[in-house]
Amino acid sequence: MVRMKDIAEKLALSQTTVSHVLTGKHEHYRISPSTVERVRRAAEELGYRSSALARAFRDRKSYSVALAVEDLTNPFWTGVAIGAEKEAEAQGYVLIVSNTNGDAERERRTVQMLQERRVDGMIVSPVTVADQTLLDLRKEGLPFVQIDRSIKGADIPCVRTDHLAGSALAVEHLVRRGHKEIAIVCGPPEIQTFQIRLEGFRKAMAKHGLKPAGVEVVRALAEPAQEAVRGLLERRARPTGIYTANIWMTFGALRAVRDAKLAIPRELEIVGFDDIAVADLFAVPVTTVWQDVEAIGREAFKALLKAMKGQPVPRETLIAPRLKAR
Amino acid sequence: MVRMKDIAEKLALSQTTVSHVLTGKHEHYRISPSTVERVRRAAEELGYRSSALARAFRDRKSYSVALAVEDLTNPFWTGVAIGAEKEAEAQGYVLIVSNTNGDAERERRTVQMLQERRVDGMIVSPVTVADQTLLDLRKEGLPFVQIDRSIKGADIPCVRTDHLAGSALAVEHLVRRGHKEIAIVCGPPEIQTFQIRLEGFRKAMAKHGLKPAGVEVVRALAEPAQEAVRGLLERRARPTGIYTANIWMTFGALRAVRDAKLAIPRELEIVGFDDIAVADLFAVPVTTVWQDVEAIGREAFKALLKAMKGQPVPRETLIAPRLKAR
DNA sequence: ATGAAAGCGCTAACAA
DNA sequence: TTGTTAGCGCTTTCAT
Repeated sequence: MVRMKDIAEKLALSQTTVSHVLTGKHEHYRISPSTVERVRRAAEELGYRSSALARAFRDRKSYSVALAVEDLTNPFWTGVAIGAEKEAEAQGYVLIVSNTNGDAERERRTVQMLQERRVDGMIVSPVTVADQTLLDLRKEGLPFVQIDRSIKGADIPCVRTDHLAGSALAVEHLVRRGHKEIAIVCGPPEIQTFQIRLEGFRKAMAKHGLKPAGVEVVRALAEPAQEAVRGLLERRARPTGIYTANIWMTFGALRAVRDAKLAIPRELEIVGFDDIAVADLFAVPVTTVWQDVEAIGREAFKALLKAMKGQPVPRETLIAPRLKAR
Repeated sequence: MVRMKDIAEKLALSQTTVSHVLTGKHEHYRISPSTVERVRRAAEELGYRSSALARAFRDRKSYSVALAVEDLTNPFWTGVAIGAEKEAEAQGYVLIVSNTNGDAERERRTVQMLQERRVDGMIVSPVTVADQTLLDLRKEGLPFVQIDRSIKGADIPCVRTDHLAGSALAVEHLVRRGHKEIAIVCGPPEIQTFQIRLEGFRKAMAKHGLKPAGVEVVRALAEPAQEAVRGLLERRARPTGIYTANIWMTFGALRAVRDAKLAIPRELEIVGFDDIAVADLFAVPVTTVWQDVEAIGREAFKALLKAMKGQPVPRETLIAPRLKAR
């Protein structure tokens, strides 16, 4: 690898002068135009590539940030990654994407590894509302922002969809279509996301003077949701509207509905959190609560950037969801 | 940040000794057990985190590799990223994921940036069969492997699905179901992926003594494919089997078919390259050619690791696809 | 069994 | 207008 030193030797200059030129500070140091030219040409000829690694080491700043996602298979996280990466790149940062799998132990190891890598900051999703790793991380002083949900009791910035509003959109849609018997299939409350979505459901129902026709709390995956919905549909008084609190559970619900062979949407309607790109191709129509996933990624990075600069960051940045009725 | 020096000073030892202990070389250097203990305890107490950045700088090796993907929105690339990240992590590397968007200019900038970051190697997908950026990269000597497709005329390792076999699976499936009028909707031949998939289609058709009922070459996106399929279905002698060469085109085809209101699968059957996780929920059934995306990512990293160690790497690593009939 | 010193590539403070 | 020097945190070679 060609270094500044090599260029300096070739031109019988000092490494400093080469640095001045190559970092564009020749104005300030009043390097002669001819020298500037010679340095530039030599750099070009030798194929010089500055070492961001050396610079990072010197500056004690790596210009890299990490995004720890739970599951890249989920379009939500993919979208967040895309948004964050775009913004990071625009600001001269690289994004290191890591998987936590929603597993506390993996998260701990990942965070540790990233700290050793000296990332300048992290964007993470707490595994639970009592995430110890993040509490520790905060003590160490590494800037980070939370995404999609928060841990409890700590004043750490979070960028997320307005889950409460999202639930309201879902309920209002069903109510508007004339449903009164509405059930929810939701994930575990240890994850704040689901806590709020459930709360939003309850509030919106109450607002319309309705009682939940069912509250199924399951692991936030397709199969448990399918099971739960099958159960709901077997009841003598079965709900006519079902709200599923994330994409996997929506898939599960749709499978249950398909298997029940109901007349859709006359006998049953489904609304799910998380948009589905190909919902228009589904046999069973489904209305979705769309999240601006790229905006979440973008805003998370922006918030992190502020935090890294020591600027104040709002405790919560809420991104508005939208209903995609079908 | 706590450094070895801080530990050394606290214990009135030399930094060297601390290093010997913390890197686990105390056996070799015969550091006394009591010192080992003291160092370890102090490191723990002070919250020492070794700086992978400093080490990378010193070793001129960053233990990071880059994966440049075209579009993280595509489950293919997501799966590859997951596979590559898993393997990289297992080997002590971090994966930097970047977007090229299939754009030559972006690819150039991305590669340049990653070189400056001193990644130890890259996994990339050539933008076209004549990708100049990769040709240049090769001259510079940075180890890299190609994924999904190759540039022409250069002896650079590539890990990909056996596209030829995939096309054969698709055609054979349609033939087995009794179709004789089979058309293909394919992406541009500048991308080797599509070149081979088309070739595979032609060969498989010929093997069964069939002539293509249509060869539509379009941009590899949903809308152009939808257009193309609409055209195919308007023909007096319309095909009864359609093979779409990637996921987006499959979506387009399915929309065209849905709009044409044909009796499926009696009047028409579709087979698409790339699996669709929720195909079972589709109104129009579709058979898919499944790729082992995680294996591709894994194998790509393994190949890269070999290349980085200077070991020989096979020119091509082909991963077998599988048919998911529906 | 432990330590001193050099050096990885770069930038900034300070000379000249 | 250009150069000298020091130092970022770590590992290794060579002493002691």
